[in-house]
Amino acid sequence: MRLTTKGRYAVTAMLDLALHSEQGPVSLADISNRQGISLSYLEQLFAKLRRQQLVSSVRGPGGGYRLAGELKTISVAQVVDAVSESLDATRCEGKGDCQHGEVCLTHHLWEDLSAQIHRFLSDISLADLVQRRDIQSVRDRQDNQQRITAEQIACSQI
Amino acid sequence: MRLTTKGRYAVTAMLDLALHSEQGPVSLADISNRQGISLSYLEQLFAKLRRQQLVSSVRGPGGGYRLAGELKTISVAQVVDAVSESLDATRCEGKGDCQHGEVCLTHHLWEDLSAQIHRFLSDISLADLVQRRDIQSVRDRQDNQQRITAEQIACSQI
DNA sequence: AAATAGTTGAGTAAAATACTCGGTTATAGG
DNA sequence: CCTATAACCGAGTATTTTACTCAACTATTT
Repeated sequence: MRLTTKGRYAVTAMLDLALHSEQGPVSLADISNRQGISLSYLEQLFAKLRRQQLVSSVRGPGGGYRLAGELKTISVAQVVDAVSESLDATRCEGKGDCQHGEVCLTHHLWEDLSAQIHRFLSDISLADLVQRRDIQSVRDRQDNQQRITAEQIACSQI
Repeated sequence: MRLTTKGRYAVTAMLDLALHSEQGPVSLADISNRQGISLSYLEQLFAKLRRQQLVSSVRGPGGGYRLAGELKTISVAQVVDAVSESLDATRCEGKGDCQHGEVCLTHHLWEDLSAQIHRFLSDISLADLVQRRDIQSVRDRQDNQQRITAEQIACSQI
């Protein structure tokens, strides 16, 4: 399990989806505006999330993405794994062929750590995140900002 | 705390140092041979490790690096932190200015995770690693391979 | 028919990673 | 003093990943 900003983007986007999916599917354009992630990048991330069946899509006007399952059945670990495709060739990542076809010195240490991180993130579901107070306050701020921006755009177009 | 192969290289090198520091300082050339890490890359890593006072250096013939402290006082977390210089601009890494000067949705989540990983790696000292059975077996294999290679070189030069 | 929004692919700039190269300085041993 | 060793230092570079742009196409709604 690799931990980069890519996985963080994916979790942030999925959480935004969870927070706004009450009134139908959520478009990537909305997520892009709220979370400050580029639309095209989101498209790439969601292509992977869809392939892993974490989200389902609705095409056409009013369309967007929906969570494929219950909030509490989707873990942060699943989301990170979906976009990380960590079967890469980085030494000590897959099988133990780190050094001349044998395990390297710290192979098992990193295996332990990986398991630890995975366990931590597997225990956190989107449902858990949605209930966090710090996330709710950020959500409120973002929703207000969005409303203000939308009004400003509306005003400037008169 | 970021977790990349860079930190893994550093921990592997420090562990090699720990395993071979009984008979005086260990040269980077030796570590490079045993662990398959390029010499110049090791130089860069050890420059940082020295700046963080995790190792001390001895110049000249027979010189090399020594651990600056006791085995059990050096944690894996310290080593990873020394080479990671993670005061980078990656969103949600330093202060909470992830999005328009405010914290982003998952800021606190990643803070929690970071603390978790840091705690895990802080509890593991080089002394702990040296005692691990899996590491001792890899060490034996590597030491033997090195001896064989050294003999082959000696033979080929006759 | 037109607008919306997902889907796909190719290409690209910036950053991080993992090096290489070419030197210098300090020091031990002859 | 000379020479070999090995740390030190800075610049440069190939590869990969990240994060993103652009352009087209398809499905669906109104």
